[in-house]
Amino acid sequence: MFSLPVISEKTVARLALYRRLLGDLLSQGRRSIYSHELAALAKGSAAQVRRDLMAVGYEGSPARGYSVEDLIGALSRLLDHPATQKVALVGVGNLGRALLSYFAGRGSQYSVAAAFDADPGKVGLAVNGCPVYGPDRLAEVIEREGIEVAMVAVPAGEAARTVHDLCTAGITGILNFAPVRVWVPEGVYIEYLDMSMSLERVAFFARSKRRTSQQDSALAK
Amino acid sequence: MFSLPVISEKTVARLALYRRLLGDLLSQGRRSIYSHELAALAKGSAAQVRRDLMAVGYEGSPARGYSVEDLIGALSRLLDHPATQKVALVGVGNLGRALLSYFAGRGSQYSVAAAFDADPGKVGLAVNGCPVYGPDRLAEVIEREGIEVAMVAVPAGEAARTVHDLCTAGITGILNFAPVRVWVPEGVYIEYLDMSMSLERVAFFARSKRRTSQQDSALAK
DNA sequence: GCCTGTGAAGCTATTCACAGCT
DNA sequence: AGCTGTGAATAGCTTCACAGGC
Repeated sequence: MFSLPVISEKTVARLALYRRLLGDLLSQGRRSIYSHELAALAKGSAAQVRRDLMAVGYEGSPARGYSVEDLIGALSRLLDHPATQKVALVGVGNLGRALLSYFAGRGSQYSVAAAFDADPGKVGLAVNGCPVYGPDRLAEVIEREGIEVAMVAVPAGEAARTVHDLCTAGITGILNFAPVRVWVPEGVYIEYLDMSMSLERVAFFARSKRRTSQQDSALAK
Repeated sequence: MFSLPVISEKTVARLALYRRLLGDLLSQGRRSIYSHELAALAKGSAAQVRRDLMAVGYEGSPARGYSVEDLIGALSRLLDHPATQKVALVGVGNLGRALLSYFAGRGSQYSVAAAFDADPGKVGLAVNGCPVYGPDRLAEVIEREGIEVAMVAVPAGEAARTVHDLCTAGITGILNFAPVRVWVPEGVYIEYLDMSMSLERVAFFARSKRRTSQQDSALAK
C-alpha cells in the first residue's frame, strides 16, 4: 500500500479550494482547464497549481490540460473519506445553529449526526434534522455513530473541558470556534477558527492598504 | 513619522493570538511573562515569539521578561484602530445573527454598526442592538457611519454582487464567509473564512493522524 | 544563572525555466 | 505554437546560537 506523500496543510487547503472552483466550473459545463486558468481563479501561480497537483497523482495532458471531472474525482479520492462522514457538534447556540443549517443545506459529504448542548431545554429537540443530546451522552453517542470529527461552538469557558471530553471519546479531528487555545493529546488534530481574530487581521490590513495603496500591485503579484 | 516595518500576515495572526493569551493572563493577575512561556501557550517557539515582538517595537527586560500589561498596550497600538472601529454586516441569516451576538456580547473594540439584508421582513428590525437596513441603503449608511470594514454572510450566489457593492461604497477590508472566491479591486483586502473547507482540512488530517500516530511527535515539534 | 535582541544558518514553500509531449 | 511535469533557484519563514544585560 502507498503511504501518502506527506502533504502540507497549505497544500491541502489549496487542493480543497481547487476542488470547489472546479465544481463551479463543472456546473457551468466546463470540461477541461489549464493550470494557469485554475491559478487565476485561485489567485495563485500556474506553477503552484501544477506542483500542488503533483501531490494528488493526477496527470493532465499538455494538449487539453486537466479534465475538470477527472481532477475533481482525483481530489475527492485524496481529500474525502470513502463514505459520508459523520460529524458531531457541541454547542447549539447561535453559531451552532448556523453550522447546522450550513451543513444541512448543501449536499455536502459531511452530515452532522449528533449535536450536544448543556441546556436541558434544547436536549431532545432536532435542529435542522440533527438530534440534540445532553453532554452526559457524548461518549456513548460518538461511539455508537462512529464519529471521528467534531466542531466545538461553546462559550470560551467551556471549550477546554469540551475538547478534553471529545478526545476521551475518541475524536481525532476538532474544528474549534471558541476563542481559546486548548491542549489536545497527541494523535488529535485541532484547528482554530476564531472570527474576531480574523476580523482583527482584516481591519489591520485594510488600514495598511489604505496607507500604501500605490504599492499594492507588488503585493498582488 | 515611522512607516510600518511591513509585517507579514502570519506574524499579524500570531500577534493577535498573543494579545488574546495575554489578556487571559492579565485577568488571572499575571504581571509579567517570558518569551518561552508565551511560546508554550501559543504553541510556538520562544525565538518565534521574540522575533514577532521585534515587529511591535516593544522591548522586554531580560530580568523580568515582558510586562503583560505594557505588551498588550503595545500590541493594541499596532493592531487596533485608534477609535472603536465600526463594522458592517451583510446578510442577517443564521450566520449573520451568530456574528451579531458574537460581537455584541464581548466588550470588543469592534461594533457592528449596520447590518443589511434583502428580506423586507428583517429591514427595520434591530438585532442585538444593530439596525438592519435594506441593501439599497448600503452606500449611504456606510458613508454616513464612516465604516471601512465589512463582513459578508450572504448565500454564495449573492456574494460577488455584495462584495462589489461594498467596494464601490468605499470599504477597504472584507471578511467573506460565503464559499466563493470573488474579485476585489486593488486597495481592498479580502479574507475568506470558509467553514466547510476548514472542516475538510480537519477531516483530512484527522485521518492521516490516525494512520501515522506513531510519528506524531516529530510533527508536534 | 537565565533572560532578551538579533545576525546567521537552516528549512519550507514558491517560482523559474526548460525538457518532453501533442 | 502552448501545454505539463519537475530539477534547480529563489524567496520567505523559523530556528539556532550567542553577545549583552540583570
